[in-house]
Amino acid sequence: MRQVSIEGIRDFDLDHIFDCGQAFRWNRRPDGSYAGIAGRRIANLRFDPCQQGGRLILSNVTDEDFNGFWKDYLDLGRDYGAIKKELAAKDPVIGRAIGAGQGIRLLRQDKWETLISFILSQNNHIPRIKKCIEALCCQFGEKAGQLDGEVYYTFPAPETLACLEPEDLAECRLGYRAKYLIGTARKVAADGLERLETMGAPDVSAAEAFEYVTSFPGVGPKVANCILLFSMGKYDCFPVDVWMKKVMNDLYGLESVKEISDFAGRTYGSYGGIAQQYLFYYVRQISRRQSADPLTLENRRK
DNA sequence: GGCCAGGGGATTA
DNA sequence: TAATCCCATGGC
Repeated sequence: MRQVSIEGIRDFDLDHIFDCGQAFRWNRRPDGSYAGIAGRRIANLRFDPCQQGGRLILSNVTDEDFNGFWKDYLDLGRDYGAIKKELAAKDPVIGRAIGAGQGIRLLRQDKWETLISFILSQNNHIPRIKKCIEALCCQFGEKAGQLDGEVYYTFPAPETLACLEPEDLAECRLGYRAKYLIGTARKVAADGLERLETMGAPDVSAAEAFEYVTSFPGVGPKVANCILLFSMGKYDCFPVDVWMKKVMNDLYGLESVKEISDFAGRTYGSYGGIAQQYLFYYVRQISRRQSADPLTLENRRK
């Protein structure tokens, strides 16, 4: 099997990257590697950590694929060590969250796929979001190939979903989100996918991109910020969901979404979105530990 | 601005 | 088994 091996990668951890809620089409294998699909590219990623920077092994990937796609997708060109230092210097509290998810990287994902995926994410559990998306791809995507005996499907195109009616999506069990998906697909198809793509350009401000993506049905402020952060490189976006409300209340005593957003903008600055990912991973890790082991000290104190 | 329905399943009580 | 919750939005 063709594979690429890259040495000396720091600030990188597959569990942190794929379990921080930014991507829904990657799955952990028993050996700790992750298998998934991006566009039409199917890959297995393995990482051996080491003091001087670990080794990343990408299977089913050519050198050309790596340089032309995966390097950028995995955001390997960015110095997360420097960002973490900057965040920790600005705020003493976030250090704990950074420590928990020290290997997080923000993937540079497809804009259309991210738009639809986060419409489906609303008021939903991550395991079920993944099921919804897989069902959608399986039913309406194209067969992209196979890896380790598993068949992978592409994310369906805007024109494909634009032709559907809610009853066509019944098997995907999207619930009330089905009508948002169709409405958004129709608007993307009508506007032209290029219009969405241009929102990722560096000279397009987060405010302008926010205004455009919130014009789609089913996209409010939370979903819009996720799209901007996970697919358009707007790192100052700070999506506020129920988990963020919880962690910002626990760590800083903040209550409302506005309070949290204002504080984030003021405190974390242009890397608010990256701070948000450390915080999200941190609060979910605590929550999972407590439900797994309800007699820990930090839980008994309540 | 606050309230509540929308679907459905995962998680918790 | 029942109740609650979930990376929210839109309409009233």
